[in-house]
Formats: sequence, structure tokens, C-alpha cells
Amino acid sequence: MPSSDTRDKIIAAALTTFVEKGVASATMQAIRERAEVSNGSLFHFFANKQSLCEAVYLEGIRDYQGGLAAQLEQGGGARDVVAALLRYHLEWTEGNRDWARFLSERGYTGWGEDLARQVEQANTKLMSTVSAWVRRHVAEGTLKPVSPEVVVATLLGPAQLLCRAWLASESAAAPTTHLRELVTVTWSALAARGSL
Amino acid sequence: MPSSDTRDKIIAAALTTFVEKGVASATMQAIRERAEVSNGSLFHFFANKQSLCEAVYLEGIRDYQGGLAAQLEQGGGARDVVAALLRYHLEWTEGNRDWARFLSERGYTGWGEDLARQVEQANTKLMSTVSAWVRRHVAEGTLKPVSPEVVVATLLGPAQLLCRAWLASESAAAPTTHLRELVTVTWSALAARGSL
DNA sequence: CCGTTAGTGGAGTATTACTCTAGAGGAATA
DNA sequence: TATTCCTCTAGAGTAATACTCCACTAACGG
Repeated sequence: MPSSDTRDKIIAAALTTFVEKGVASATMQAIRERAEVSNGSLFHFFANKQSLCEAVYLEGIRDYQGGLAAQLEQGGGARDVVAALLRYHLEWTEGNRDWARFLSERGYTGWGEDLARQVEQANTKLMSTVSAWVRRHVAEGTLKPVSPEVVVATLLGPAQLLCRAWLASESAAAPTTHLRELVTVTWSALAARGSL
Repeated sequence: MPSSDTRDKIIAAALTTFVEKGVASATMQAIRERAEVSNGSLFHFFANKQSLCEAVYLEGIRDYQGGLAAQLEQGGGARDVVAALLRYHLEWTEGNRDWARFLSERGYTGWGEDLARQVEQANTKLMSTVSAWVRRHVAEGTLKPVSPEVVVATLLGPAQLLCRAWLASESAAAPTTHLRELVTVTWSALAARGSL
């Protein structure tokens, strides 16, 4: 009985297993048992552990970045957009803890060429959208004249760090707790002198 | 011929191998060959791959955090301290690329209890130093009255994100390139209204 | 000189990622 | 309906590799 959602089941099982045990100690057997899938099926869809890992990563980052881009689309004042982006990041992290954990802990070294390209591509696409937005507002004099790289870093860097702290230890306060302060601070960082 | 620096050789070899191949694909054999150490020695010092991994992580984070704390000790105006911290982060990353790579990509899930505790402890210590600094300057009215967590995130988050981008792809501009902009932006973020 | 301890060496084992081959459904074509 | 082709399933088998085990060598203290 071929079912096309086998792949999805595997990815879901892989995610929870990875987060639970850590990628290194998560065995393919454990994953396939959780997914209730045979060995053959597992390796039919994913040639090896690494490519499974990569698939999980890609799935997560696509979901996250998709939502982020959506925040940029829906216009509004620069300050509102900044607030919306921050809120989105915090809420997404809080609402998708496993994904967030996995994404925030994975890096690029050792990834296959395919994934590296795809991630690079996704980032580039997002970056160009952001760059356009930044340029427009810099031209209008609402944002400080700084490079898009620095704007992005300033926007998301603090939020990411706060979220990482929350993800790492149960004790830390929930990300959304800091939303208000974060918006204030971030807006001060980016707003041109005169801007409200 | 017992030599107490065997341990260090192993850690160094492990770091380069990890960064080169990725932790998953780095075999213990490759590490011990690079370190020119026998199997027995390797497993005498590190019970398993994970604990080796953890030791490397700890070594790196200690070095980094030590330097960071030093920046806080040497007084000066709040703005100077902020600039010094940012400069330190960027320069350390640029000058210790392998370490930075490894640190920025490692997370906590699946770590042993020991390491988790030690990292937690290191973070707490750093955090308390920072908190004291923040409180003082908030009281003096040089910094905005926001929680220390948010201050730390605002200080280091953007720098981290910029560095990650650089570490991930050869193409990105060197971190120190952004120092000036980063200081401007970060200071705007944290400074109280009246502050220079 | 003996005992103890820290470190070295390498052969051996057990786990586990991955391979291989056989075949079941299911759709397209005739 | 029969034939063919393809995707997917199944699980036994294999090869790699993390890790174990034990015998051995310094080094050092009494």
C-alpha cells in the first residue's frame, strides 16, 4: 500500500527523535520504528542519515522563512513592519519549539552541496526582498543609512539570541515576554534620527 | 612516552576534523591519525565521541567568554564598552575561524548533563557580570531601562548573526567590515534618550 | 626494588548505517 | 484482461566504525 505521506511521517518522526536524543544518538532504527515504516522505505526516500537531516532542516526553514516574507509583504509603516517581524519570530519559535530547536542548532559544515545551494538560494531570495524594503525606507529617510546586512542582523539577531536561550533551558522566560522591549530597542536601533 | 599534551593534540585534531568534515562524518580514526595518537590513548582521555565533542566546545567557549569578560572589566564610558565588546566579538571570530564555526553550530540537545551544567554555569557567571554593568548604567541614566537579557541579546545578537553569515559562506564580507555601522546602530538601540 | 598510577598500544566486538534483491500494488498501454 | 513499467515496501545481509579489553611501559613514591 504505497502512500505518499510516508515521506512526511518519516520527517516528523526524525524531527522528534533528533530533538529528543540529539542527532548523533538518534538511530535510523528508532526513527523508522516511530514512523512505522520499513527499512526499505526509509532508505528509499532518504539515501542516508545526513540527507534525512537536511530534508528536515529544509522543511523547517522553508516554513519559517515563508511566514517571515509574508510579514514584509503586508505594508504599513516601517515601525509596524519591524514590530510584526519581531512578533512573528518570537511566536513562531514559541509555537514550533521542536523545529526551532532543530534549526537553531544546525549549521552548514558538512552539509551536501545540494542543500548548501538550496539554503543559500532561500537566503538570497529573502535577503533581496529585505534589501528592497530597506533601500526604500532609507531613501524615504525613515531608516538609518546602513547596509541591508546590518539591518537584517539588527532585526533578527537579538530575537534569535533570546529564543536560543529559551530553547536551551526550561528556566528562561518565554520569548514573547520580551516583545515590547525588543520592539522599542530595535526600533531605536534602526530609525533615522527624526523618525517617530 | 607519556606526554600530558596528548590531550591538547587530540582536541586540536578533533576541531579541525570536525570543521572540515562535519561532526557526523568525522571518524574517530581520522582524528586519532591526525593527532598521531593510538586508539587506546584517544579513548583513555575521552570516553566517547560525544565527550570529545563536548570538550572541544568547552575549550572554545571558555576562551571566547574569558576575553569577553575582560572587555567588561576595563571600565570607560558605556559607549566605549559597547564598542569594545562588538570589536572583540568580530575580531575573535575572524581570528579563530575554526573555533567560531564549531561554536556557532553546536547546540545543547543531546549534550551530557556535565557539559550542560558547565555551560550553564559559564553563562550564568558572564550574565551576572553583565547584569551588574547594565544595572549600574541604567541607574546612571546612560542606558535604556530594559532587562539585562534584552541588553545582552541586543549587544551580541546582531554581531553573531553577521558572523554566522560570514562563517557559512566564503562570499560574505569580513565581520570587522561592519564594525562601525554595528556600533552606531547598537548604541542607538541601548542608549537612553539623553545620552550622547 | 616493589607497588601504584597514568598513559600507550592494538587486536577484537557489537552496534548501526547502509545495501541488495525480491516482490506487491497500481497506472498506463494495448 | 494481459503486459509492462514504475514507485514503493520489505527485511535479511554487509561493511564501517564507535567503542572495549587487556597487556604493556614509563614514572614516581615509599
